[in-house]
Amino acid sequence: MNLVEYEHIAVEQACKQFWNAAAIYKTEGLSDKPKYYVLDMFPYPSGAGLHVGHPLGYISSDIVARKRRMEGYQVLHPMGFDAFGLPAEQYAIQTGIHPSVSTRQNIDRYREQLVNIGLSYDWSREVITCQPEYYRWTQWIFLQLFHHYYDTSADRALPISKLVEQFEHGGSTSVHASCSETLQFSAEAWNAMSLKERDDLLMNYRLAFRRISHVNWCDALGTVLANDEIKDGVSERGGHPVEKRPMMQWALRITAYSERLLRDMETLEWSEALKTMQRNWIGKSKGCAIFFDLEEGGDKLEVYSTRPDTIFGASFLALAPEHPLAEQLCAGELMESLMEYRKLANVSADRERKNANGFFTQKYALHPFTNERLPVWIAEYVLIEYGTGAIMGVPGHDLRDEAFAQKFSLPIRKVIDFSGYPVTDIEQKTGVLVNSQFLDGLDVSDAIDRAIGELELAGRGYGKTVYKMRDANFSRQRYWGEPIPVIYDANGCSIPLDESQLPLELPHLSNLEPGSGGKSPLSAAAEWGLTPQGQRETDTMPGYAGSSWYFLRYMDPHNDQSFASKEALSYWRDVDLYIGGTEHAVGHLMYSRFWHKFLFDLGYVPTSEPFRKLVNQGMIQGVIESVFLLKQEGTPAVNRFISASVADRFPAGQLAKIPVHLDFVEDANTPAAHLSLAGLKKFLQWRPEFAGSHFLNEHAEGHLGELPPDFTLKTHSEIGKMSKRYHNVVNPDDVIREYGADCFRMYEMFLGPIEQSKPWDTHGIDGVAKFLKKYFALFFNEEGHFHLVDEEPTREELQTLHQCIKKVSQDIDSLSLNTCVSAFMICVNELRRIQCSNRRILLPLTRLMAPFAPFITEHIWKLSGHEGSIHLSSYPNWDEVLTERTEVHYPVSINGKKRFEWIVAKSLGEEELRSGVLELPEIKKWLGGADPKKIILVPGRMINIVV
RNA sequence: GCCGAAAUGGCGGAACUGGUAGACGCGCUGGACUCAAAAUCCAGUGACCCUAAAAGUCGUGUGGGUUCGAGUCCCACUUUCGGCACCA
Repeated sequence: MNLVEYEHIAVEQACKQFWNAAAIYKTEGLSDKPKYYVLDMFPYPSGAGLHVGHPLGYISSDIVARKRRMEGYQVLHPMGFDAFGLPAEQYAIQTGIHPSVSTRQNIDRYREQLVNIGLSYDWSREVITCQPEYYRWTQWIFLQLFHHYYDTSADRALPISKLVEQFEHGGSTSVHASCSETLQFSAEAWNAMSLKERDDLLMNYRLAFRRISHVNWCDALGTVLANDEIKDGVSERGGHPVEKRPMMQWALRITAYSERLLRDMETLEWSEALKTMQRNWIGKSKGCAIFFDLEEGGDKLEVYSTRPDTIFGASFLALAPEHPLAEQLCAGELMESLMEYRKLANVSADRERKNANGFFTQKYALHPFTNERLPVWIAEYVLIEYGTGAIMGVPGHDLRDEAFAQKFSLPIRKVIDFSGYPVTDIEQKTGVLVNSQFLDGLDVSDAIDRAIGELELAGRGYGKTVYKMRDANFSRQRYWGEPIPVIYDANGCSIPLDESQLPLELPHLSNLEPGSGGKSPLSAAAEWGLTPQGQRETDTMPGYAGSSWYFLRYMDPHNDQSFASKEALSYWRDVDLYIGGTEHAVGHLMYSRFWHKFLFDLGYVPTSEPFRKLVNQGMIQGVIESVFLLKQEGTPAVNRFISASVADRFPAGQLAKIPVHLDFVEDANTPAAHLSLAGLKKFLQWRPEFAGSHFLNEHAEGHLGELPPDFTLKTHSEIGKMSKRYHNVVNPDDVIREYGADCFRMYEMFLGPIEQSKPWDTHGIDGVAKFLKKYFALFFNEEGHFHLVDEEPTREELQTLHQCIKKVSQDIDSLSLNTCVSAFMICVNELRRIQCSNRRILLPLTRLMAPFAPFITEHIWKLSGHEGSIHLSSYPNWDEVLTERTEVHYPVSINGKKRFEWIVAKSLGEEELRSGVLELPEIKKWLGGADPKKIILVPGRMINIVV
């Protein structure tokens, strides 16, 4: 078999050159062919390069793209880079290497790795977000958002000029617009406003607008932190204090689109799990606003509740410490406590504010129906961000209110009778109302409607739907991002740049340290920042700006008249298949849908949703091998490493787990995983700070020189993330060099279903390597010459081939790519067994395999005398008749338990089967003379005899 | 805490709408080739019972249920992994 070796390195080199020179993956312009758009999620080019986990999705989408191409579709299968981002900026601060330089290097490295895997991208369409030709249009979309508002009666975005017209003629009265707060003013008032006042007022409506946001500010680092950069109230880096700080920030009014983002999800072919995640993020809840009069008069207190049915169970009201009315209520001696609570609320992250802490304001509100005096409290667990920042406390039917009431001895009233319903907890939404006047006897859902109706009738409230989703912060105090194309004049009015002034290029800066007072590093670019009209905005756009519309740019990547031409947009429309990881499940997908809907409202794109079908790929995990280091108290004379085999002799708290480089470990990921003396030596060279350490196992202890030659230190194995920090990263380049790209691709697919996470184990790759060798050997005779016979194939050969075509075609369409590889193995094993060298069998098989193994199949295609590329040939079809077997294997069961396999001709009828089966000696034995009660026969499937 | 997904040999996994559990591959065992090894090829490989074969028994996280028949459907639970988190 081994006469001719497949030289993967030379073949892959030649193929890459050929594909490149013939531009076979170039997507032609618009055509009459049906289109198919296969997209991978935009990678951020990190300095570490790709590891074997990344390409899982890329290979899957590439297989689909190649199949569609061979099926005659016009395929768009592009790749590019999300190139702005914090890591490059931090790297620059550490090393002095400018982000533009490191980013370019990282991109080149990524591209080379992707090309090596044989992915069929049209690189002429590459998109890189940090290039001015691209971010010009990111800035352009931002300006469109700035110039539009969301009209709630038209249910779409409209130009802000329309809104201004309405203000001029009727003030705010006839306006239906999404806004930050509901404002009331007359046309006269509007017309009398200064430019600055109008500018401020319009910010209440614009889809891109400025507002004061509370951000996590870390004074020591001089920067704003993300939620996940904070641990236990202090910064993860350095452990410095973090506080909430109000800052003027740009934001996008994504909340205007909440309902459409929710509703349109119904039409998408996304997994239910993913849709649920997005639904939870949007978090729609129906409830109502209720006004409570304060006993002392003055402003009403507005609370929001999703359980207005429990209004007769309310025994107190509670406000967030930050609530604007709190100051008024706490005027005097309580002010000090209020300020303390505000401070407390300020430092603790929202997620930590769950304690039943608070104080009584000494003031009372009046119940809208009973006029009962309800005490008003300030409570830590009430958040200003949600609803109205005030709640009615119903301790009988809300667990947090219950805890609060118990702590402060407030009355707890039950107003729902749960008897007759399975009780889970007091918050459940079933039961019958009691002690509730006009609600008595109603069940919960009717009572909610009735309560809202009565409140509206009494002018004491109104039905209101709220969404958990918040408007998205759009300002970043960073250098490496798109500049925001806005200038502020002397009065502080915002002046958007004109389209003709785009792109607003990012100036070159060498010092990227944060500016003073929470400003972006760009504030140091004085010359750039100062314009005749005023001072430029120095904040930049966040990471998600560039990635929210990149999929549109691929349709027409070099257009300098618009972000993409109308023709290209109407031909390509939307993404047919989008593959990527769950880490983007909420953020990126939500923002992209929002931008897309906005562009749809403006008539720029033909679809209201960008991604028709979406598949989340699982993670490829790595093996983490660690050694145990015994923590020494005081000043340790010597470090002691403990074999995992004796680790249980020491208290777990005394052992530190140190990840060790996977290459040093023998029998990794088995119970026998260990470091031999040679491994220990490598370990000490790698971590010289442990030189002279002692190693201890069940037999011996000592430093390296003292240990017996057969000494082994057992390591601790677990499955986890593949990451630099665990020293377990497997680089695809290394695998490809040893086994070839085809083998790498097929093995990644063979590992398991695409959506599932699974561990990488390089050992298993041998099976795929053997398979490819066997496949290759089919084309060579015993003398080692390429040899195919051109004659009528046998029925057996045809059946083997057509069964494989059917299985693989169907499984690619359902993205079950692991079973495709099995099908190829079965087919090749079978063809080998029957010594097939038939051209009419082996070449269709080769075309079938081309999407999986693009290199070796191209090579065979050339050897068999073809001029063009196999990837531009046609995809094979199957003949159903040829896939069928001529006989049926019936499992015969007695009482559902299989006892015998009966092979009969397919032509046999049902009656013949029924009578025939009882005549079988094997069955007679089981019947023991008795008559069967029943025979269940599923034609072509099975026979079951009930006795 | 809430939401979602999953659990099948030593390992990765297969099994379409309930119908032969363990396809395919890794690993392991034995054999062939070889002076020997590697590579390659052939055979075996869920557990139990048995000298062996045949036959049998048990087996898809746990406990129940529906059904002629359950990995697949229903109920309860356990564990693991993801996501979100005081959403009033």
